[in-house]
Amino acid sequence: MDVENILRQSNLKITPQRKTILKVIAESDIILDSQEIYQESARLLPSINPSTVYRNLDILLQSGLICKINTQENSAKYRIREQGSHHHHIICKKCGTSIPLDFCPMEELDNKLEKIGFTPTEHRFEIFGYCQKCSK
Amino acid sequence: MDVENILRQSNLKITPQRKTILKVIAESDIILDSQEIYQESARLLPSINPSTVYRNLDILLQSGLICKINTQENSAKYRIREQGSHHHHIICKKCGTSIPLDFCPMEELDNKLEKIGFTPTEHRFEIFGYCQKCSK
DNA sequence: TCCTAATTGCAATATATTTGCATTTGCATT
DNA sequence: AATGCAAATGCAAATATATTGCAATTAGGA
Repeated sequence: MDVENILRQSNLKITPQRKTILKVIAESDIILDSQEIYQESARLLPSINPSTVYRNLDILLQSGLICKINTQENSAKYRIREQGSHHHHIICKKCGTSIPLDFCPMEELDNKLEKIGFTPTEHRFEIFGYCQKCSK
Repeated sequence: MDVENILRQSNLKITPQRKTILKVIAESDIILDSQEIYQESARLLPSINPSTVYRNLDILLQSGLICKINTQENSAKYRIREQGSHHHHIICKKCGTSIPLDFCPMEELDNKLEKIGFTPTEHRFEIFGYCQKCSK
């Protein structure tokens, strides 16, 4: 699906700026910070402004179209959030409910592992505890 | 062991500022950002300067005495790094080596889980792959 | 085509962090 | 104990990152 329809599905107004920003994030193989998103967007749409990028990153985040990733650097990074994409689970020990969690610790570890020469192939991450209902 | 000896062991010069900063981090139950570390240090040592805090955070990080934690907020957070403290493992599938990793994804998830009313009690995080030797 | 709320650009502001430089200080060595 | 010097500090300025107010523009439904 193209960015225009993705935005429409999320009930977001379609503007050239917003389309460009989402396109830049969606088509990147790597996670990008706001500067990089701005620069690449400006290449495609020179009139675009940094504030517009920041504001749209917030909106796209709210709408669940992108993810914010925490890294050791002091600028936030973003990537596209596709349905069915990689995620982990929070599991309730009482009722067994499995809540999907759209977060993967590997994203912020890749650099660190590369430095020590480790090539990760698989990983496992699960959280156990009590869900809202069961912890009452 | 007191902060003074910890610093000595790491071959770091002992200054009132450095001692105070490490003490503040070591005695906190929660992770702190640079502002909080500065404010609490300034309470104990009013003459201390923010640059000194930043510079020492870098040095303590280099020396492995503290850890930097990635969070959603746009300020970095820190905590003390004690030997034997909570950690996870990277495991080589060929030679079986288990490399300790001083990183826990839960630290940055606590807020998120609290928001959805989930009370975590346990978690599991393991990385599998090939270590430097075995990936050649 | 018209209307309105949402969006944008721009400049100003806020917040977080780094850096240059003169001064001070820890500490090894005399 | 006195000395020397690299390391550390304080301060101000610079840089990086992100947010906000406001007037002008624009998307998209009526």
